[in-house]
Amino acid sequence: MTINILLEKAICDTLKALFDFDLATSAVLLQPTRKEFDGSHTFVVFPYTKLSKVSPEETGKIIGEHLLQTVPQVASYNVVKGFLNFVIKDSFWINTLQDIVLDKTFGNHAANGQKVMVEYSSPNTNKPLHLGHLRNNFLGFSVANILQANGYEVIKANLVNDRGVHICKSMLAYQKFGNGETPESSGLKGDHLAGKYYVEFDKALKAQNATLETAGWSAEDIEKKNPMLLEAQDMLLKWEQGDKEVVDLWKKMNAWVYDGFNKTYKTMGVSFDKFYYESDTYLLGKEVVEEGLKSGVFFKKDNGSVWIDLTAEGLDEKLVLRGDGTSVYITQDMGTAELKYKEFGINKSVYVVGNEQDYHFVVLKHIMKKLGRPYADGIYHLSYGMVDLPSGKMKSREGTVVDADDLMQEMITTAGEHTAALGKIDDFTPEQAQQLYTTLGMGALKYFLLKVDPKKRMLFNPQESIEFQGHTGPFIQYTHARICAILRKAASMGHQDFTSLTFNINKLENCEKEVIIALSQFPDKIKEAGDEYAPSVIANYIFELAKDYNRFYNEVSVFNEPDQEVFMFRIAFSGAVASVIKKGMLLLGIDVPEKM
RNA sequence: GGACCUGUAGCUCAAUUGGAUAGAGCAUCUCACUACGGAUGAGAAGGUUAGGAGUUCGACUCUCUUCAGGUUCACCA
Repeated sequence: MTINILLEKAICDTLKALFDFDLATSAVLLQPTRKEFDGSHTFVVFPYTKLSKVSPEETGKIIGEHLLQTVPQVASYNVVKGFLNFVIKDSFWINTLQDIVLDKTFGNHAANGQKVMVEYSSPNTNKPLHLGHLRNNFLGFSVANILQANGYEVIKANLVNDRGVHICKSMLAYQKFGNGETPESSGLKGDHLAGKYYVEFDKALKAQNATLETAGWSAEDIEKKNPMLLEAQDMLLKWEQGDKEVVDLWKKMNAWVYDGFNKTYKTMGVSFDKFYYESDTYLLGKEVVEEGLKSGVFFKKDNGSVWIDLTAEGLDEKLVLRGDGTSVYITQDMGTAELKYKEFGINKSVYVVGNEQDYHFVVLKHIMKKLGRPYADGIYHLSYGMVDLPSGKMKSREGTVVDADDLMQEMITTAGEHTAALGKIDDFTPEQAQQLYTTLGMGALKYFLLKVDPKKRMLFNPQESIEFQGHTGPFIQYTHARICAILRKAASMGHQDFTSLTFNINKLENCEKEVIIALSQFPDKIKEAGDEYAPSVIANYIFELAKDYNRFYNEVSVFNEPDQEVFMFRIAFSGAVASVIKKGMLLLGIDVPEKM
């Protein structure tokens, strides 16, 4: 039983004993004590002054005194205004650390028998990945890890957007201007090659529009009847009819793109268990529409189009099938949701998709609910804000993006320069050094993107935003490496295994107690991060832990400690911190080095 | 115009879900090591939480309103 549960229960018992008041343990408001006050747990007594009929201070004293008498772990209490602070005995915290050292899976929660699918990444195959995709991929991968640590069985899925008129645009431009260029002949990564022609298309289209304008075309005609645009649409039609030439080109270019994506994913450190391709799923969902028509969830308009009325939910009428019987975006998503459920029997389905689709997912969830789907309540849109640049919005059509490959390479290079200048890894082989630079550069980038609340849009300044000091990934990685240095030295002295060690000490330094308190919160933080789909909870927690440890590091010495028992305790203690830092960072998809 | 999201220190972000004097990092200024790793630690300074009203013991948090920025309201995906 954790100290929180123990205290909560004791408080309920106390309220019952003193005031004959019944309170559920879950309703007890227990919070961490602020650092400037003495104690570790705080109970807010304001709501109970009505029961005690005395001042908040008096109420706190009465409750505090009762707990002091009945709970052996409580060393003392103090009351400030209406805040009752408990000081827990050092012996309790020493035992807590002992438990943490022994628990190999500390932080993880037991399997809960639930299955969740996390769909993320979902790239278009007409252009390379950019900064926005990095946020998406890091979020998705991390949330999948966090849910797994919470006891879910997790399936990571990638729904590849490999068809549509935008894909045809790159294909068409390649056909017109490509001259048989290949990744090999151009030296370009496959996805970058496709992206090059997507930009080419846009340029050519704009040039043609200008010509048409001078030729006296109306704006509307230019918009809708531009020959190049019509050609692209015609190409899509041919693709749907299975035209061999078009399909072959599509296959060839997509293969290039996938080859490029795989390299990018590898550098990102993300992976998937299941790929869906829109070319396979874009016709799905029509049976669902049929079913909905029969059950009266949908209705048909005169021109044959099918709709759902969501005005009662405060939304609009929404089209689910065109008049000509073809699908729209939501039709497809309905079908895909159904497919995912049939294939995996998932209880929850998380969609990591940008916030410009907030409305779409609200509608999707409503529709599935109205259709009575058992998985409808489990649909969760993990919506995240755009990543802005100082120069404004990124536009992939115009090529004004921060390319994911370029950015990652730049981070790795910068990390390398930084590390080399410090000269601490002179004994590394070139391969080891390169590996380390990747760990550090990617650590900085991932941490920067994950420490922020997903739904907030964020500003990315390439020059200033990425730091290696302060509230950053490398700061945490550094703390870990520093502890590893201690552990190495201890190991060389013959101290390696602490699982059989009993801590024979009875007093803790304040800085030690703070670290143990922080450590003990790890399981709760994992739960909170899972409940809220928020890697930022873990990111900020690990930073606090690292900071607390660094204070300990500066205040007390490990190897100069004369008392052998205390010395051994501090090594085991440091090892536990390193272990939690490592686990926490891995939940974010960030590796931690032992030397840097 | 309707709906939704965001607004906190010069900058980038927190705030345990309604709790104590709103906290960190960067930048600025002061300090601390013959040490176990200075990619560190301690301190100073920096705030009318966009503005206003309300709810109550108590509001960055909830309600209303004004302002600013963004997203979305396609028989596009």
